[in-house]
Formats: sequence, structure tokens, C-alpha cells
Amino acid sequence: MKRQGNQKINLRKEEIYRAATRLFREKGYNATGMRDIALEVGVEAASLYNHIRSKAELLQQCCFQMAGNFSRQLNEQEEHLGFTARQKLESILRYHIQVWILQLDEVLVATHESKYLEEPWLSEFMQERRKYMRRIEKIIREGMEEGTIRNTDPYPIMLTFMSTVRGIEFWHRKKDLPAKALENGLVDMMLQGLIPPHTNHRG
Amino acid sequence: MKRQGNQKINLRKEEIYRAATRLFREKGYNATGMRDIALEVGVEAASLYNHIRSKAELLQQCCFQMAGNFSRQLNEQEEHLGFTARQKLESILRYHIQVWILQLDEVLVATHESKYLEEPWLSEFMQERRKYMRRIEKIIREGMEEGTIRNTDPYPIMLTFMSTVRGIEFWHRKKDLPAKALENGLVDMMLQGLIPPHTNHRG
DNA sequence: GCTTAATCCTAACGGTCGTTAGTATTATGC
DNA sequence: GCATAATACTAACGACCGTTAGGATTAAGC
Repeated sequence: MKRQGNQKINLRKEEIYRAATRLFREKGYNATGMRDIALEVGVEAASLYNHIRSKAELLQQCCFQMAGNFSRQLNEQEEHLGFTARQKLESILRYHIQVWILQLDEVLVATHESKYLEEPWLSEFMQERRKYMRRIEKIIREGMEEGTIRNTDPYPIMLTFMSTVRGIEFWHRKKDLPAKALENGLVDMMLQGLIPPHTNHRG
Repeated sequence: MKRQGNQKINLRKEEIYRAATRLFREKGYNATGMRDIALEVGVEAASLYNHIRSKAELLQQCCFQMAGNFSRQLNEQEEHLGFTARQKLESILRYHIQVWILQLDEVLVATHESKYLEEPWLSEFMQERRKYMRRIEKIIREGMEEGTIRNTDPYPIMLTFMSTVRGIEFWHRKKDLPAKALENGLVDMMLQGLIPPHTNHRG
């Protein structure tokens, strides 16, 4: 084995990463032991260290991979010239929803277990997140200026925007609604709210 | 010490409970050791067991206390005859928001650490939560029938309703907005959505 | 002030943790 | 098929975990 075609070695590493991500989500980072991950992969715990440096590295990979994905998608939307701010926000929201539908394990680990990152990774991750939220807030302000978004304090809107996807975690347990219907329902709720149109709004 | 006036003993227990709740929130249940709690209380770890039965009991107390509070408040609203379903939902949402503002530690532990409850507590807690969500969904359906809530699938609306408060966790780090403004901003967002009134809604 | 129960301490238990050392096995390139 | 690198194993390390045992200390009731 002088040199692999970079496939088998990376397949094993990928397998470990996937098992770890799933277990981190299911049991939490601290409650997941290297022996749990090893069992899932079908190997002894010590053997994992031929492929990874540490347990912490697995968490880092998961968190920063997701952060990178979100950041790149936001870049694209910021540079999307033909779109109003509201259209940008809808696109970003739909991306969020799809990630929460298709990559629930990873996004939940990045959301809930990232606090167990060690320094300096923890600080870097939180700074990235703050930056991301400020970029969302900026798009909301642009929408208010151009008149496509209701003119109030942008901060609660941003918080709502970031939180809308959280409920998808519950949807995953039953999936009694098609994914696309869930997505559209959440988007409509975010765009139009609870109150029916053509209503006396403070009834 | 034949008998306390039920104050000093309960004060100590309360002190332990509060320290535990705070630490469970800050570091997570599994990453919080009995020695951490003891340090916070100013005592040795072993001494805690004169007041509590186990670490697990502290988590149970926190989770089921919050569950009870939410359930009771929902009872009140369900029986509130003078209110439309939409008014009920606004009241419930405002209660959620206030709990997330005033009791963030407890509500975050109940939300994120409840998965570390042992059986049969875990199953009971999750069943309670499912029941709670179904009761919310029922109020939403009633609102659709009486015409005070936009008529679509109630399920994504319920998910949005349950998730709206999540962003408050971020607000707590800076609090650069008054609590009441935050509350009203979130409620408005939930009621009216992102789009300004008197707009061509699919622009 | 004696009794007694509550509360504290020190010490330690068995268990699990992430990780390392050292070695055997496997499979690839030549 | 030999050399070699990759990968697996067993064994064990030191650290920390929740909890218990047992004795010292404290303070309230009479």
C-alpha cells in the first residue's frame, strides 16, 4: 500500500465522520464515546486513530463544514443582482429549510453541539455565526428601504428568520407531510404570518 | 435540628437546583460534574447528596417544572371563553416569549438537555411535549374555522409558533433591544409576517 | 448541657473516558 | 514474493465521573 487512489482511505474517514455526526446528534457530543463510534464503524476504538486525530476534530469538521456551506450560499444571494431583498431572503430561507430536511444530523450538531468546540475553534465559530446574522439583518434593512419588507425593527425579524427552521426537527419524527409542503408552509408563514389577508389587522 | 421551618433546608436545595440549572445550560448536562455544582454552592461534591438524590433528579426537576408551567398556562388559555383562537395564540406566544426572557436557563435545559432524562422520565416528557404541540395545533384549526387565522396547513404554523422563541437565546447575549420591544417584534412577525400590508402578495 | 438529627468533610469505590504504545495483520507496488 | 505502508488489534494509561461509607461538626429541641 504505497499510495491509495485517495478513495479507500477517505471512504473509511468519511464513514467515521458520518457515524460520529449521527451519534453526536442522537446522543450528544459528550455522551458519545469513541467506543460508540467504533462500534458503529465495526472496528475497535483505538483503530479510529489511524484515520482521525481526535474526537474534537470530528466535531470541528462537522461544524465548520456546515458554516462554510451556509456562508457560501449567502455569498451567492448577496451577489444576486436581479433579486429584491425579499426574494433573496426567501431563497436563503428555502436553502435553510432544505438543509434542515436533507442534512438534519449535521445541522443539528453544528447548532447544538458547537458549544463543545475547543478554543480557538469555538470563538471562531461563534464569530462566524454573529457575522452571518448581521449579514441577514443587512438584507432585511435593504428590503425595508426598497419597500419589499415591512418596516419595523429588523432585529426580531432576523431572529425569527434564523429560528423558523428549528421546528423541522419535530417534523423528522413522523414526516406525515411532504417535504415540499412543509417548505412552502414555513415560507408562507414567514412571508405572510398568521393573519388572513383582507382583515382588520388588529382584531 | 429536630425540625426546620422548611426554609433553611429548602433554601439549600433551591441553591443547588439553581446552580445545577445554570451549569446545565452553560456547559450541558453531561459536561457538568457534581464537583462543578458543588464548587458553585461552596461545598464538597459528596455533601450535595444530603439534599438531593442524584444528578438525574436535578434534571428531572427542571424539565418537569417547566413542562408543568407551560401546560398550566395552556389550560388557562384553552378555557378563556372571551378570546378568539388568534387572541389565545397571541397570549400563549407572549407567555412563551416571557419565559424565554425571564427564565432562559430553565427553558433551555428543558429544551436541549431533556434528552438526557432517564426512562421512564424521558418518554413521559416527550409524550407531554407531543400532547402540547397537538393542543396548539387544535387552537390553530379553530382559528381557521372561525376565520381569524389564515387557512392553510396548520402543521407548519404550529412548528413556526413553537420555534419563534428560539432566537431569544441570541438576544440574551447583548440585550441591545428592550425586552418589550423584542416581544412585540416577535409577535408582530408571527402575526403579520415579512411582507408589508397593501402589497401585491406574490411580488 | 445533653440528645439527636442535619449537614459537612475526607477518602475512596468501580466505572468510563479519550488516547497512546506496541504489535500483528493486511494489502499494495514492484 | 518481498518490502512497505496502511490499518487493525490488545492492553493499558491517567483522568475524571457519580456516588457511597464513615466519621466529624454543627445546631436545634428539651
